[in-house]
Amino acid sequence: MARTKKYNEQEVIEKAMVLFWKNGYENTSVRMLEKEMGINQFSIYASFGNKHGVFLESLKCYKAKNNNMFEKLKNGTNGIDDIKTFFYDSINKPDEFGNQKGCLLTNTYNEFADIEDQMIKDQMNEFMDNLKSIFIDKLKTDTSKDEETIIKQANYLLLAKHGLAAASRVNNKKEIEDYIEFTFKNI
Amino acid sequence: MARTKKYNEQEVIEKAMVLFWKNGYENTSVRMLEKEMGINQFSIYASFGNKHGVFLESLKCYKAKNNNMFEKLKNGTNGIDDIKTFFYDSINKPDEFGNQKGCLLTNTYNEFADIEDQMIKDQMNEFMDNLKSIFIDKLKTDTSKDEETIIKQANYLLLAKHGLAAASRVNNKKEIEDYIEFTFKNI
DNA sequence: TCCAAAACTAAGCAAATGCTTAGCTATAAA
DNA sequence: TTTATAGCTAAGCATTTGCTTAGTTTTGGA
Repeated sequence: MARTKKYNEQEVIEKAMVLFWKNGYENTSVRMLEKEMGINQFSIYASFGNKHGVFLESLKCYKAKNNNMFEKLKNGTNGIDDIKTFFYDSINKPDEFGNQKGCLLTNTYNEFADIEDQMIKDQMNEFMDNLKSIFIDKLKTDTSKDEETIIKQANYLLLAKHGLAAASRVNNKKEIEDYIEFTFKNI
Repeated sequence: MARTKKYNEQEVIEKAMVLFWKNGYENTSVRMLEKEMGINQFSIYASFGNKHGVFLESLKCYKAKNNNMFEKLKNGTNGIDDIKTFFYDSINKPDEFGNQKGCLLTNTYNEFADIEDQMIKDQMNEFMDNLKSIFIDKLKTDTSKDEETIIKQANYLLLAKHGLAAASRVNNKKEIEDYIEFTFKNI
């Protein structure tokens, strides 16, 4: 054995995540990561392989940080109202990482929309499929709806959530709240 | 006087526009523009000043190309149904420039969301304000609605259009059509 | 106490970025 | 036909990119 690391990998990844969240993947350079994470490039590459590796870990970190919101959604007992609450929660995140705009996952989904990157796509699909099946479960609480309606409504809500995350980068709170209210009027 | 230009500025800007549409601003390099536009870097800088200038002209070109869709929207006489048709039109653009995903303006809106760039912001605001006032005119066709409802619905539709453009980069046609149908269900 | 090995520092690599320039070519006007 | 001048070519500029490496420092276990 020899020296021990001076930094904690989890801690520095959180800082990387904030940077990626703010600037996106392409517009975050390794020099910027170096500064923000507070460790030398050598250490970044030793711990995470390459820039892409840092990004993947940042995505995982983001998911973990937001997990409580999903747990709350899953554990709710008010069907569609839980989804609405989830929409509101997602735009009222605690700003423990500064006032970041939008959702890192949705930003990533957009940035990598036409880039072939299986590892990123896997992360995105896992997230989307998971969210969709939660929506479906919630919608099924209303037993009067048939299967087809439920699928259509789940698709609708998934796109609405995507649009919401996109819009939250540029629109103000009032516009966004109006949007959520109308979104659920249509269900 | 001396030599005349070998290229037509309008023609080469259309080609630049396609590139920016496909890759975004930051991920389009001047070397790529050079290749796609078919002219030397010197000519690009002589005609448009810098990369930013090429981009601004590309935005204007995109707007002009899509102008007929807006004219159709404005000239329609079916109120809210015109807006719905406009939503469908916007995802069924003729693929005269290849199968580009999403909307160049919305992509730009997102890419420049937290970048201070007045010229870009001006272009975006002009577009958004214009669209919003068209929506308001259309909604006013229904004289039973009060002013506040109209403003709220216009905001809602503007966000929905933004979300639609974002989603159209990653979702399939059926999901998108489901989304449009639900969007107009209770308006 | 000592030393192998992991962690660190800082310099440096090739490639790509936006942009410029020196020098040549074509052509509208005299 | 001549010539001034705008257009063009291709090389090159400084800076930034992701990543590597030579050399130094630290430290757990013998």
